[in-house]
Order: sequence, then structure tokens, then C-alpha cells
Amino acid sequence: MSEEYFSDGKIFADKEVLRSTYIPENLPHRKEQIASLTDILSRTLKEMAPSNILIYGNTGTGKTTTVKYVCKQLEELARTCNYALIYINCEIFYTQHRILSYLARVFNKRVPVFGWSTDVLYSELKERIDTEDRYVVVILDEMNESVTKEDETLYKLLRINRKLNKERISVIGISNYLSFPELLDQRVKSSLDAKEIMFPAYSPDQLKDILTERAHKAFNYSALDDAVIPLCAALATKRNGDAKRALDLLLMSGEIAERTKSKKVSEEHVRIASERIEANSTVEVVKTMLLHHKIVLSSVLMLTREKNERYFISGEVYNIYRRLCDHLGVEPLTQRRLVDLISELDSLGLINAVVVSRGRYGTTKEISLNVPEELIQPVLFADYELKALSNFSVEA
DNA sequence: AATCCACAGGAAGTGCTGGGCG
DNA sequence: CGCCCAGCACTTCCTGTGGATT
Repeated sequence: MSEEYFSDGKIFADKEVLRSTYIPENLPHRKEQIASLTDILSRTLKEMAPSNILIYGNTGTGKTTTVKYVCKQLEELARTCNYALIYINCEIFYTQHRILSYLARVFNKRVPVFGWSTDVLYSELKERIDTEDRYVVVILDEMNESVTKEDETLYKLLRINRKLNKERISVIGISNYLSFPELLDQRVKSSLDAKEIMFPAYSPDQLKDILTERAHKAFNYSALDDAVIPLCAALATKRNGDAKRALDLLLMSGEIAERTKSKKVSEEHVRIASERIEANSTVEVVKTMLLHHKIVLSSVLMLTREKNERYFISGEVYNIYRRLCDHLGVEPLTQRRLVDLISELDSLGLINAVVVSRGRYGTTKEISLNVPEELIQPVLFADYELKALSNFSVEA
């Protein structure tokens, strides 16, 4: 540990430790999950009796890291048992064809990039597994977007099993959906017969432990103010106890400290980093919204800017929305649809919408902007379909 | 106590798109 | 190649709601 004597003024010792791809030697608060995963997998490897596993939990609960961690530990065992542990990220290998051709390549099958249909791949793969007499654990990570599409792949893989002389394929499915097991097709579920491992969100204290552990390796001695880790943990707790976000926050705080040539990472750096991360994700969300979502958000923005009130009711927003549509030459949606759009903007955290009863004056929603005007306005106005907004005024 | 406003939000249906399958 | 189906953005039609006002 002589490093700290040479590292004067340097914030980081090893940045990589804070990235989500890094597999630490110790995973705090995942003992249970590691134990059951190791237990199932090592029994699978030793007894050559494949079994399937479903892993689920919110983002940043350590699913991928845990699986990779366990796989790393079992690598040696896998080799001696003639087992292959294959990790596949479904977001990258997003079609059945890609997954199958990747698997075929793992089995030393030369696969042309074009020309082989899924069926050909499927039978080639089957034959290959049979002749090599090898066992496979296929890990399908990020089965999020279209479970239906991916469980077709699952189904195919499981069907290979039944057609082989001996069962040789185990599948580990990983998903962000808490209801993942129920989402699977019935026929898949019955033939899968999987053990389930659930990953709960981290508590603030648990996040603190994780950050402390990583910070120890990532930062130089005493480069962190004492308040930094608790603050990162607290901010990430608001985001569903997402450890990935907490680590991102810590990393960015460090980078800001580094750039401002500070000796230590301070609470202030964390605040700046947090704001930047929030702002970035807000901008990203707004950019990718559909046209009418943008017009509705613009309506709320206009009202906020030009009227001196804390909130606006649905009717007001709908009126402005119609006028904006008129101004832009866009066919307006119905009021019913607007209710849904407002709910969607609310759950995205861009606006606040609360249902209130105003007695004689009906039931409505009180709507207010929940993000800085100056943050979203440029993004909205940058949309070429909304250019004409810049010369629109709420006043008739 | 009854009324009634100004919507909320459920149900069901339409039209479009795009992917899989024979 | 057409056919079918699923998913989506959206519409139409509808019933429900809570409390200030009458």
C-alpha cells in the first residue's frame, strides 16, 4: 500500500473498480443469492443434471454481477466437467438467429454470416452438442424488452434438450421484471421447471457498504470526504436502491473533483454530479418522446412561463394544447387521450399531476412542471416539428 | 340532503405497422 | 408471396367521483 505516498493530489487509484462491468472479489449483501446460485450450478456441474434458473429484480440489484461472479468461481470446475458456461446479453444478441449462431460458434462450428436459416442453425447446434457430448449452461441476460420473443428462444433451447440423447442444456434467464416468472409462456414455464432467485433492492445501509467496499480500491487514501458515500447512497435510494446508479454517481463525483483539481471529493461534487446525471436523463427522456407528449409538455411549460400560478388544471392544459396544435398545424388528440399522456408525463417525473376534487367545480388534476424550464425548453424547441413554438404566446 | 361540476379513467373498438409462418 | 396475429396509439362511449354549493 505504498501507493498512497506516491499518489499525492490524485483522486483515483483505479477508476475501473467503479464501472458496472467490474466484478469485485466480495459482493456485500448477496450471500444468499450467491449461495443458492452456487449450490444449484455446482450440483448441475458435478452431477451432470441440468437445471434451469430464473433470476429477477430491479436494475442495479446486482443480478449480472452476481451471476458473473459465481461463474468466475466455477470456471475451473466447469472445465474439468466438460461444461461450458456461456453468457449472452439479449440486448446485444437480440434475435433468435443471433443467439443460435453465437452458440454454434462457441461449439466450434463455422457459421456463415448470411445464408443459414434459424432452423438450420438449430439442427446444426443440436448435432454438435450431441457429438461433442458437452454440457452447456446458457445465461440469457437482460430478457427485458420482449419476453415473448425471447421465450421463443428459450423454448427452442429447451426443445433441443429433449431431442438430445441426454439432457445437456441448462438455462439461466435474467430479467428486470419482477413479474418475470409469470410473464413467461405457459409451455415454456412447464418445460423450464426453473428455480427462482429474487434480487431485492438495496437499502441505504447496504448501498453504503457496497460503495465503501469499492471506494476503498477505487480512490486513493483519504481522497473521499466522509459525507460523500452516505450522500451517494441516499441519492441512489431515491432511485429504487439502484447500486449501478450509486456507483455512477460516485465515479462522476470523483471525476468532477479531479477536473476541478480538488484534493478531496466533497459533498458539493456529489451534488453537481447528481444534478448532471438527473439532467442528462431528463434530456434523454424528453428527446425520445413522441410528438404529442412533447406538445403536452410544451403546453405545461408555456403556462408555467407565462402564468403566475403554482399549478394548472386539466381543462387549461387541454385548451393550450389545442391551440398549440393549431399553431403547429397538427391534428389534436382527444381529451381522453390527453389524460393518459399527462399520466405518462407524470410517471416520467417531468410533471406533477394530482387528482383533486374541487367540490362544486368538479374533479380534475392539478398539473405542474417538475423539471427546470431552461433544461427542457431547448430540447423541445430543437424538435423541427415544434420550431414554431418559439413565437407562441399563451395570451390571446 | 341533494345536486352537480369537470373531469378521471374503464371498456371496447379502429387502423396501422411489422414480424413470423406456411 | 399473402396471411395472420400482436402490439401500439388513438378514438368513442361510458360510468364514477368528492365535496362546495344550493
